Order: sequence, then C-alpha cells, then structure tokens
Amino acid sequence: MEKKVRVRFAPSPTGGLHLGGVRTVLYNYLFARQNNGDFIVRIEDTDQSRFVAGAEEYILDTLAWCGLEPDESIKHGGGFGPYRQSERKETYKKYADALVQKGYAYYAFDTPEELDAMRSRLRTDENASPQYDHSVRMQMRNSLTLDKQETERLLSTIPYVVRIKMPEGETVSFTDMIRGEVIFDTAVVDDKVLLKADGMPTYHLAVVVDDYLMQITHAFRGEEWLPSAPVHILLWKYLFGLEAMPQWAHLPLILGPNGKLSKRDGAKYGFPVFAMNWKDPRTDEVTEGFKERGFLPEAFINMLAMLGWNDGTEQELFSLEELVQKFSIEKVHKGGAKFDFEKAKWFNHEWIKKLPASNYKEAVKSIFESRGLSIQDDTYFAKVLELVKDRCTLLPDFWEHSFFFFRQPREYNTDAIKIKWNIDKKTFFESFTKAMASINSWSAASLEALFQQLATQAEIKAGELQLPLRIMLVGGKFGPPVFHIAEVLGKEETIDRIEDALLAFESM
RNA sequence: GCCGCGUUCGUCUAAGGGUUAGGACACCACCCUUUCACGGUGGUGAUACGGGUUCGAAUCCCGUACGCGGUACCA
Repeated sequence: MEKKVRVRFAPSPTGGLHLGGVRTVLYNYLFARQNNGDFIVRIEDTDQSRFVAGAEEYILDTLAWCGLEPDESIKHGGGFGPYRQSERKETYKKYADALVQKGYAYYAFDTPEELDAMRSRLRTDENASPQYDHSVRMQMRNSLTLDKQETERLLSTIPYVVRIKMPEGETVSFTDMIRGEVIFDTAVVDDKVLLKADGMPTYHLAVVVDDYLMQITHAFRGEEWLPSAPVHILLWKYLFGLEAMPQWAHLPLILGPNGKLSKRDGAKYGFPVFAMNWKDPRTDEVTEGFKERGFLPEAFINMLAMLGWNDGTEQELFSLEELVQKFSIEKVHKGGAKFDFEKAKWFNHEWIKKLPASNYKEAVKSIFESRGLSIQDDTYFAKVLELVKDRCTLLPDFWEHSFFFFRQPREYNTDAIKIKWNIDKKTFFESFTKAMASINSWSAASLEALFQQLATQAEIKAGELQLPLRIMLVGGKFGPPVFHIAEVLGKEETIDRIEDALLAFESM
C-alpha cells in the first residue's frame, strides 16, 4: 500500500513571511490536497539567538489569511508533535550519539577562536573559504584525533559539537522532482555540525530526524538548500535508510529587480515583500504586507502560484480549488523568477472584478472607517462596491472611486461647465427633478430615457447636460456612469443633490 | 576561489527535433466613452554566445559568458 502523502513547511520564527516562503507553503499545500495528504507546519526554532517573539503567531495568521490552513501544527495539534523543534531537543541528541557510535560522526571540541585560526591559516586565493573537512579534521581537536580517555574527559567538562564525518571519495546523488538527477562529490562538502554546543541540533540533523519521525513523504524547500542536500541524503542513509527518505523538490528562488528579493527591494521600489504587515518587536519597524496594501488573498495566492509554474495552457486566473486540481510539481520551473509588482496588481484587479463585492466588503469597510467614514447600510455599501469594482486595482482604490456615495459634495468643480452654464440649463434641471419625483421605476435606464426626452424637449444636447449632472451629484469629473450613480443614490438623495447644487451654482 | 543550479520579448511564461517562436503584464496606437476607468482591435519586442549531432535545433551534446545560490555551532 502506498504511504499517505505528508508534506511540511518548516519556517524558522525569525520575522515576517516573504513571497518565497508563502509560495513554498502554497506548493506544499496544493500537493497535499491533491493527494489527499496531510500538510504540516513545523517550527524550526533551533537557533535561540534568532528567535523573534510573535513570529510564530504571525506565520500561522498569514497562512490563515491565505486560506492555507495546515492539518497539523503548534496551533492545530496532531499526532506527531511537538511541532516546535525546541521542544524536541532531547530526541536529536539520541540520533547524534548513534551516528557517532556507528562511526558516521564525531565529537569536536574546537573553540570558535580555533576555527577562525584554522580558516585564516588555510585561506588562499584558490581556497577562499576553507572548510572543516576531511583535509583538516585530523589536525583539529576532536574524537578522531584525541584518545578515548581525553575525549571522555572533554565530553564531561567542556562544550562540544557533533560533526558529520563526510566520506572522501563518494558521489551522492538523488532525483529532484523538479531538476532530475543531481550529483555531488562528497569530497567537496564539509563536516557540517549536527549538534551544537548548546545541545540544539542544526537544521541538517533536525530536518532529517523530524521528517522521519513525522513520516514526511515529500519535501519541498527553496533552492538555497540544494548545496546541503548531500548532507541530508547521507544522514538518511546512515540513520533510517534511503528507502524511507522523502522525495525532494527544490523550488526556484523568487528574485527582486536585481538579484535575490529582499526587504530592502520592497522599501526601495515601493512594493510589499511580506504577506502581511510585520512589526519587528525589537525595533518597532513595520514592513508592509500585501494584505495591508490592499491585496485579496485569492489574488495573492494566484499570483504566487504563477511565479514559476503554469499548467501548460494560457489560463492565468486560478482559484485555490482549481490549483489543487491542476498543480503539478514537475511543471515547476527550474529557473528563478523575477517578481513583477505590475503583474501582481493585475492579478488583484482581475480578482476584484471576478469576486462578488461581498467577499471583500469587510476589508474595504475598515479602510473607509480608518478614513473617518463609518458604514451604516450594508446593502447600500455592497451595491456601491459592486458598481465601482471594475475600476479598482487595490482595495484602498475603492475610496477614491466611491466616497461620494456616502457624502454629499461640499464643493463643486465647476471649471469644466462654467462658461456654458445658462438659464436654460438651470430650467432643464428644475424640470428634470420635478419629473424624477413622480417617476415609478427608478433605474439607470429609465432615468437616462427621461433625461433624453426632457433634453430633446428643451432643445439642448443631452451630452451637454451630462457633465453638469455628474458634477451636481459627485462634485467633480469622476465616478461611474452618471445614471448609475443616480440609481444607487436613490430618488430622494439624487433630487436633493441636484437642488443643492443648483443653489450653489447661482454664484458660479 | 571552489561546488551546485540556472539562462526564450523589459517582466512572467508556451513551444520537450519540423510553428510566420504563441500568450499575459507593461508600453504605444486606434475604437468605445461628453468624467475616469473597464473593455475591444492592432503594434513594438525574445531563443546569451561558439561549436557539434541531425535532412532539420529554442529544444539533444560540449565549451564559453552571464546570473543566482551555497561555502556558519543561521535557517
């Protein structure tokens, strides 16, 4: 029987979640869903010095906003916990010791100063960054070079690390789901630290042990991990056997305008790189998120999915459900993709148009409230949003395209109509309001028909009256088609606004 | 430096030996519209370079260039 598919996203809680991180989550999630598998979030907090308060909650909140809820996590529970590596500390040591027993690893006692000394001693033009590897390990202070007694003594008196003993002349290869076969020469990879002096594992040990214990079947991660893959492969071979190893897929990186996408790019070019606002608790510095910029989760997810993947057709708009159906890891690109904010905005615009306004009504409402406008009538609000959504790219755009539905104009931009304004037009509007008052069906179409008819009677071109009407209703040259504005405004409000404007126009 | 991964319009990409190298974003023009958008039509624009293999190469092989990643008791 096939093993149940289980995948994991394993962030370290060091700050906000950026585009690349969310995309990794997304691909994991899609793969899990389409294979009826489990999606696990495991917190990799093995570096205490980099731990940032609030980052865990932030990550989980972000996934919730995106609609990518894990099946198992520190928040969702599950049968394979704990889901925080700091709480699993004891298990790693066991495996590290076992590795030493079997001769695949060794204890090392070198101090940071000794390591520095070794590196600067060996540094040359040909070897820009000397590694702790087979060529130097026999000159260092470790259980390979020290006798048993001395090793025992040091083990109980000073801090030590466990290092993997990389074989010298082997090739390690594996089949990456995206890249195909990847081959490494073990001679060029160093004796990575597996267990740190504080007793915590490094990523290398922890990822292998936990993927095994949590029965992970497929491991997707960023391309930056590819160079350390041989360490992980070897660890699997030594500890659990290659048959049990998950299938790997190394995802291409998401790039900024010049090179790797960074927080700085966001600040420099004015686009978000984090999913949601992130406030660094140490500096109080806030980094803007896509959510707060006015992105819909549907658009954000869709845009991310297309950054490095497509289904081979020309379709670009996908719902999460469609992505679950159509996604395939083999079709993910090998090359990194440069992030384009313009295209991201296009996705958002498409999704604003596509979704019923009720989907994002609440988000827009809070934007309006932050501008001092509280929404009383939800039905009216939804109607307004529906009318103007075609012209909004980001959620805050709703403000400039619809605020006038909630506030009668206080000033009128009359520049465009001033010269042509006359008594005949004034009379026309007076009769128009009178006629409107007794109209039965209040709709854009019927209003336009009435407007046309009266204009013809008054022998004025309807076109010349439309702009004045617009300015009376909203105060300026903006907004949706004018009769649609009137329709949504309603009879009473429309007549009021025209009458007030007529008064104001007296002094024009 | 060494190791690894990559390279099709400015950007995201399709084309897995035979296409006028297709689409989308952006840009430009026109149309629609007596506000501004949306929308519609059309246009500019790419196989990094050099060698092979082949009747035929964006596609397969080799080399070069360029880019990215890694080279920590960070993940």
